[in-house]
Amino acid sequence: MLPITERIKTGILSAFHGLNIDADSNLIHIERPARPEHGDFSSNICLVMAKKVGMEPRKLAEELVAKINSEPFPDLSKAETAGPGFVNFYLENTYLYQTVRDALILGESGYARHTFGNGKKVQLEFVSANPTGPLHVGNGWLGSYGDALARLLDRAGYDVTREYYVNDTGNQIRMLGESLLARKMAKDVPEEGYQGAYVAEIAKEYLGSDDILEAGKFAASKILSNIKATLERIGINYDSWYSQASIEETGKVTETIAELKTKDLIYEKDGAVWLAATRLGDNRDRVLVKANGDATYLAGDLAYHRNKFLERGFDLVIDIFGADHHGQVASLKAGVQALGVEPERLEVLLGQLVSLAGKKMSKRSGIYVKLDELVDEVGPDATRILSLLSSIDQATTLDLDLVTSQSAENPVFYIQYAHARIASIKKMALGQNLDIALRLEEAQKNNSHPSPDAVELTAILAETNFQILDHPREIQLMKAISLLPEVVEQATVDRAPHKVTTWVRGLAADFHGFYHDCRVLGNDLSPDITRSRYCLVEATRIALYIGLNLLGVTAPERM
RNA sequence: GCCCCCGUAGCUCAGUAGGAUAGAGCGACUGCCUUCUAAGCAGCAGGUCGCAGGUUCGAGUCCUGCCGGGGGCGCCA
Repeated sequence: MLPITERIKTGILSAFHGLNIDADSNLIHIERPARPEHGDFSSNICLVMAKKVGMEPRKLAEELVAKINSEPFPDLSKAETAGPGFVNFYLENTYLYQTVRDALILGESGYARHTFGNGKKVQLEFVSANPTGPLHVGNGWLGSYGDALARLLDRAGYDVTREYYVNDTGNQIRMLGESLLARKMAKDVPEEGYQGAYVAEIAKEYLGSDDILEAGKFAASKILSNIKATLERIGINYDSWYSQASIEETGKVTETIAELKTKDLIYEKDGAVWLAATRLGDNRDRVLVKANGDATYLAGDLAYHRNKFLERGFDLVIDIFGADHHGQVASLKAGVQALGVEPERLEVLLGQLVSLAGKKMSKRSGIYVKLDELVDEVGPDATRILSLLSSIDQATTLDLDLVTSQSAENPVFYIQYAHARIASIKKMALGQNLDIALRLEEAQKNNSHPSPDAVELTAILAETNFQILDHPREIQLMKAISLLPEVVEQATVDRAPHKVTTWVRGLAADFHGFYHDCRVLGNDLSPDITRSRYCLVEATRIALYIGLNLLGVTAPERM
């Protein structure tokens, strides 16, 4: 059966059809009213259509409602007009029972999974911090964001590749090498060099020559492996680590510039080679080759993006940068377009910066909090959720002391606690050899996505009397579960994983309320109520697990 | 000067494609553990949605201007 919102849409469309009114289904927006007296769902379609049809919205709504009520679609209780011309829909709870069945049959892997990604190859590049020092919390913020977005895209049916662009060449590596050698020889680290103690630590292990580049590459690779370890601590695993040096060494930069030359977008001035970026929407032209013959960062970045699009064939590339890289977006887009790539295939998402008690975080100034420190203090799950609470358009001011002292109040525990409580019910039910628990467990084991053998599950659920679930807590919980597929879709297209966080907090709240008021196990309860509540609880667990997993947070069995 | 993001409760933030009486958490105060985990539940208090116009049947949401905060506009990366 179609999702309920689709059924409502279809119901509206066919009612309009019955009234001989031509309605565009794209205009029909189904929403969930904030107030229960406005029904389970509502639509403003008559307010939108009134002018076009030449009728008072209220009048139009009345005719539409009469039509809908005369031929109700499945699960509809009644439609009503309200306010200036809203159509409110009141549904039978049966649509919620279907949600519980869906969640149980489709399971963790299948529920709230979408196919609109159509297997498109999408690459997400994120963090990509220079391997010249440890990651700071700002990197962690965008790391959690990028990884959560990758998980969402994957669930939406995209073919996702996570990539880290390793900036292992250029001045900074020389500077790193100089800093390392200075430490090695117990001399002063150059003014512009890397002063951090970690360089001294690496220097102890360095047995190579006095060559600056060799020393720099050694240090960079050491630092990179630390970066990798830090990211793994918070559940971020890349599919690929792409070396900038490899692009230069294989001559891809010169190749890219040559290609741009054939498009007549290159000129020379003041001894440098320029890209006529202005002609492609940038606010100034950009240098690709400096007067001294070195390629600029942009030249390398264009070669890299040429590789992403034209050599590796990604359909969509999403670059996630900190807002401090805003200045390079227009030139990158211009360059990519110059290479013949449709502009909509490159999406650059900017995350506003994380600052520290009002101060800017930077490796150079030495004012920053290491991501590892934060993870040490509050743990991986709390670290991840902290950055996924709000939109990346929101700049964050981090107060480490406050975060640490309040770590027990981190919202992640509230959510995880709900999962742990469910696990506890489940464990007890299995311990008591509760029939429904045992049978569900067994049937789920044999029910694997994407080719579910749902026969047994369907049979179990058919024997379950869901009609008995009508407590307000139960209703609210089922509504929350039913929302997940839409939340996943919306969070994906909006590139907004924090919407999953908002939802999962709500689900946890609804579960805690249910848990408080509705017991699942106990001798004083009828087998019917235990059975149907157990199914509801299990559906909740599945939805919670999916939400937590999308955020990259663990779903503990006990706390 | 130009470009991007933000301004919602004391604090940190949600607020769907413009919808009906703006929501959470933390903090303050008050109740609730003989029963599946009290890391929980319930109640109470807290708001001219930065300001001023505009569009609309309807604006926290869209447009314009201003104020305030953050970031950017290199032959740095």
